[in-house]
Amino acid sequence: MSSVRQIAGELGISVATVSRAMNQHAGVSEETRKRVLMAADKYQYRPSMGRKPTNVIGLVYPEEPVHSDIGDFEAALLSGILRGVYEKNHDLTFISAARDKHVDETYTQFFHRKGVRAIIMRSLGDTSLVEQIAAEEFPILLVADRSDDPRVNFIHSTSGDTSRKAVQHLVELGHKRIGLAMHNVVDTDHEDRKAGYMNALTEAGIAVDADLIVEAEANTSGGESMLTSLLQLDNPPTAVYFTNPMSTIGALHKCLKLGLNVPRDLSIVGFDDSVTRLQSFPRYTAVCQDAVSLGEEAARWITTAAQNESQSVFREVRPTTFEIQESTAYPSMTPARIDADGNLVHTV
Amino acid sequence: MSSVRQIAGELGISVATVSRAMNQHAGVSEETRKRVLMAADKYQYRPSMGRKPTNVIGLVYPEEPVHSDIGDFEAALLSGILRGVYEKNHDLTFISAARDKHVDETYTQFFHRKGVRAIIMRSLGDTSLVEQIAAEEFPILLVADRSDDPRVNFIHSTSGDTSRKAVQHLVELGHKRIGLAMHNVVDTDHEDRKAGYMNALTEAGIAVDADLIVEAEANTSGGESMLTSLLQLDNPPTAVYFTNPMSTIGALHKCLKLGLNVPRDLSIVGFDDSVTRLQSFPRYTAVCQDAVSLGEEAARWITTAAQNESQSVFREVRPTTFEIQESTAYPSMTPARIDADGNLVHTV
DNA sequence: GATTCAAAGCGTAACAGTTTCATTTTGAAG
DNA sequence: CTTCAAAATGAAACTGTTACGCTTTGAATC
Repeated sequence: MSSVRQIAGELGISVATVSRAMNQHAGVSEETRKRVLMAADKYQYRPSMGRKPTNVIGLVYPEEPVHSDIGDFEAALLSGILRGVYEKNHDLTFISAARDKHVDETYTQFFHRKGVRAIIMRSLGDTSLVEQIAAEEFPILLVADRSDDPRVNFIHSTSGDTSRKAVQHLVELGHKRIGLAMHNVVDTDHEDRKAGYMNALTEAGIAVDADLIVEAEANTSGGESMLTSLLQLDNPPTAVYFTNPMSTIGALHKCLKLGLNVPRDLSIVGFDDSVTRLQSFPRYTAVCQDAVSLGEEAARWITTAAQNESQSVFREVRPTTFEIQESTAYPSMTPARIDADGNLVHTV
Repeated sequence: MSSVRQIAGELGISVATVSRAMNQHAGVSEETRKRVLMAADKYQYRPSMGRKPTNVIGLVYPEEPVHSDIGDFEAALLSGILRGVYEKNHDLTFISAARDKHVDETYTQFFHRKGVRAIIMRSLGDTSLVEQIAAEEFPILLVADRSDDPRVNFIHSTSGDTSRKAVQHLVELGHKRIGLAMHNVVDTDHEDRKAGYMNALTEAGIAVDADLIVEAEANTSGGESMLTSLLQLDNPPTAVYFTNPMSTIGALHKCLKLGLNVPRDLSIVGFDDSVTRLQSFPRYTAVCQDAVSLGEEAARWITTAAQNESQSVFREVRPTTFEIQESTAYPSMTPARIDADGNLVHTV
């Protein structure tokens, strides 16, 4: 195995020049650089030590190995993060703290050992890890969640206000019994959506009915089951707000199977992270957040934070938008419900 | 800024011990390790040089920055890769060859500089880059594509045979005019699917009609437009095979909009990378590949290849499966088509 | 109880690459 | 021809790692 010294000796130049040439540093003539690189190739030179790759951002998930498949939101977020990171000439690497961190190591030591300069972190509800890392003053950005800890940087979307607007829209159409179908894992975003729902009802003078609030997993079968249980109520809702894209899709699918016409028999407001609302039948009215640009913005901030040491706390809250599509209309005169046999009936 | 020597001096031990302690190497007592790590934390020690993080697999995409959003297939593949890589105690990092590689550098030099030991590569049709890297004998695995170059390792799914089976299924149901709706970007997988379609028709003694083969982008609007142009033919198909999940979804969506009943008025066979076929209305009959396990297997192989130097060529071809769901049936007696005004009509 | 022996723990010194700073070279302006 | 600044380079100092050898420890064996 060859070393910089051998190559330097071979070419009759100094090790410093070889090192500079290998690392694309300035101060080496183009001709010397080529000679060095060719010699390195010829002697199969492999740096055995060398500076750690710089400009690397770590992406940390709370659980390892990534146990569930990467969903719609995660994929869109990752797209954005990658784009932002590339734009700023950084690389992105997945880090598994759960697997690789030694107990006695501080997080800062761990990340330095892994060769990352800063961290983008996803937290599924539990922000204690982020807070711990932020306390060490290692550059970290929590994405798509928030924390009360004053040291934690985060960027997320608020869907509380837009959720209120969405439910108001239903109220204005004349709906009085409006269901809420939520994710059964509590995080701040879903809390906000629930709060928005409550506020809209309270403002409209409509009492909140606990029966109309259901929870399930954030996937299509969760959506189906939530729709089913809502429609099995004696006094079913005429409109439902699904706070998650996949459950919205599942619910719409279930409606098609039941032969229930959306929006004539039931109005549905959904949630969308990307463009799912436009790819369903019917296209659904939704509270929309742009996960791609959330990721992009996160990457842009963390890359600059990785370079300028002391940065002030960053807390960006991005608005969500409310977009009316084809899944909401005036309430049905004869609200649909599912009877004991699982059949669709219309109440009078 | 402190160094290993300062810490060693402070604790009255040697630099070797400090170095070993910092890198979780054996040969250091637990007590000494703790003292070192605490001192390192106290003096804010940051290794300025140090060994590059080992056990890192690079993920390379042909185009940079990842210009399109990460789609269904890419997300599923990435899930699998991550899981496989984690399982083998490696890390995964995104590498941008287009952006960072210096022209005079060999790929091997470039990857060493980036600190990656092996590469998983996606190629969208053009395999010349993989071949070039494989020629340097750098460990690389092409995933979800293949190459004729005898040095290239690859893992992919064959959908040719299963596509033939899918079209045979339609033939057996009685269909004679069967459309093919393809991705307009040529890669080996889509070539195979087309070949399977052709074979099935030829075997059944049905002449291939070029009018029935259409191409568009692999997304929902591509699916819609392909369906539309097929149904606008004077002699429209009674069944169509869509070789891509998103275009299948787009076509099904378009059918719902047109009021065209699938499978009564038109049979549709689609393609699925994960579980999309079960989340549509109706659930669609599909040629299915498991992108997650493809990624897992890819990660497992490349991690072992990254360690044992000379490995024999690896070429795994995974079967796809054909799954009958609700979108295929006997051909309609009155095939549907779209007239000049864009309305649905039934031919007699 | 003495002996043996292997493993664990640690230090010295050699080694790998990088970077600072001084020196030389180059090239263009005066 | 001189001057001077920028570019290119080298010597030496510096960073972190590792091979190898020494010491200690503790348990098995005689």
